[in-house]
Amino acid sequence: MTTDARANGAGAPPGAQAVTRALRLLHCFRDNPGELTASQLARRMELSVSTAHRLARTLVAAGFLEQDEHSARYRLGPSVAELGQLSLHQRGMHRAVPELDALARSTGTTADLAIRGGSHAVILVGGSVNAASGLGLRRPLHSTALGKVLLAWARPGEQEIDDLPPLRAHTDRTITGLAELRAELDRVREAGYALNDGESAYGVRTAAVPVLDAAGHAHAALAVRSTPDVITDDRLAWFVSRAHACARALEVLLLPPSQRHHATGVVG
Amino acid sequence: MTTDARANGAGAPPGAQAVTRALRLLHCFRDNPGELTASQLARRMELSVSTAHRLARTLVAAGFLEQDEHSARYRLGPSVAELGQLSLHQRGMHRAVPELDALARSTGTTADLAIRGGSHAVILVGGSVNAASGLGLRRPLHSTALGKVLLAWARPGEQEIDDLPPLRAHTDRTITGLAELRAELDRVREAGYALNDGESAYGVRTAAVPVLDAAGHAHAALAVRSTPDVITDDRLAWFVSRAHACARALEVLLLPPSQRHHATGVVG
DNA sequence: CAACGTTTCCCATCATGTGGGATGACCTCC
DNA sequence: GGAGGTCATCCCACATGATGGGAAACGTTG
Repeated sequence: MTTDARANGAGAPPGAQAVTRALRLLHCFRDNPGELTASQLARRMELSVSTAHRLARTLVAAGFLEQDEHSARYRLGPSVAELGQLSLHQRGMHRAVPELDALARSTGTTADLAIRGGSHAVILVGGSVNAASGLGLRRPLHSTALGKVLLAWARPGEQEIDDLPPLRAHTDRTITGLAELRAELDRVREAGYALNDGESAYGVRTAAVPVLDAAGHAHAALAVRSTPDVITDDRLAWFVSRAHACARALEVLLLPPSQRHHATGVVG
Repeated sequence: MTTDARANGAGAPPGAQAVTRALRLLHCFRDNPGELTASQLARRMELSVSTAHRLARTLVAAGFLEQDEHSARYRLGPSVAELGQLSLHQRGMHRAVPELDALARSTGTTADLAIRGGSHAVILVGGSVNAASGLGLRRPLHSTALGKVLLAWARPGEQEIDDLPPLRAHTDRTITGLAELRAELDRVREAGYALNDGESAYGVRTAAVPVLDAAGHAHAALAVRSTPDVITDDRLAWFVSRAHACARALEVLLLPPSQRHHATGVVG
């Protein structure tokens, strides 16, 4: 049944179908208002109810889901939040919070820090004047400033831009052609920053810069976001320079994985 | 490693062995300095190298792990951080951050917010004067103030205290007897707060209060933590009242799951 | 009351994951 | 520089464990 077996390259499960399904099940909660019934899950994943149910139960047993007492609906469990926080710590992301807050406050923008997550930019830390940050959201690569930065300074081994999902248009300014995107990335690399001027939604202007690792690849991307009224053409350079300064600070704070250590404080 | 094998509430693994193993594999990174080789994982899980390797590859494909280019070691991947942030949002936890910061600053303590995660308290949000919070850490239930609160106002359906792992002693003050623990929980319920006075480590004193849901069960636990010099006997009541005030505020902010909605802002 | 849409359990089938072993690359310590 | 160790990675025959159909039990709605 389902998905062809071989095709080793990118799309096919290497050898664990049950696991892949379970993880896809978790990802279902990404696009969703929090709670799902077992049969909703089954439908959404095109699986038999039995299987979806069994997978969900297994995930509950491991704490990756939890089930509401009355409605019997599932939601993301404690283990997810726990491992998420742990992951942020291991990446040193918690050290970025005060920096982002300062950047957001001093520029009057919303500041976001994102990493590459497959074919998306995943916003992990947000500092904001009005706390409306996009924490935990995943954004397209081709239509956001964060994404362009992550593409322009992509790590080797990351998905190439030819393998990206189709470049969907969100506004009439969205870049939808591969050649066009490639040219834009060249421009971004040369300028040292990326701009999103109404390409993901009208009335939003974002500037993003890379947080580079020792090899010169993007460890993360840092963006300041507001409206064209705030980020005007003549003040753009200033916003970019502020972002660059913050990014340089983050390059020190976000040490490469090998140099990190586990912070085991006594808590109670 | 990982305590006893089948620690789910019912008994035997419900019906998905590969999935359970994969999730246990993720949990391996909890107790660990960030990066693990495939064979380390195999040893730690008492599995064949083949299986551990295949599971790890599957997890990488789904973004739950990532593999270092050179060392070939595994670490937690973007999906984990992403879903973690998402989970925090769906629980409304991001709204707790400013409250905790204010509490920590105004009391000069470290403030932590934790939820029940099986047989542990999982610290999800931390506000701190010196940013040394225990974000993402999992703490025992019997030897911490947070844990006592989560036990005292436990939700029905949660693991009973008889089913907890053995009550390990961390100091000579740690409660290690079930009867003793039960009596302590009665005291906690009556007083409305729990205390940890050197029971998890010497020189640490913590007071915790519950964040209750509509049914009167603990949605989360809130703690202020410092040294006995700061949280003195005669100032304890004041700390507790400040924590209670913060907890009441959080009870409004942390809405029950059914009333939450997905915040879909435009980000770029 | 009947007709749904659920969750949950059981079970025969066979696809699926399993671990042993082989290979080659990379160390470090003689 | 060779030897012994560790390591990641791949292959394959086997049987274990995951699969989906079906049915029972439940709650809700018309």
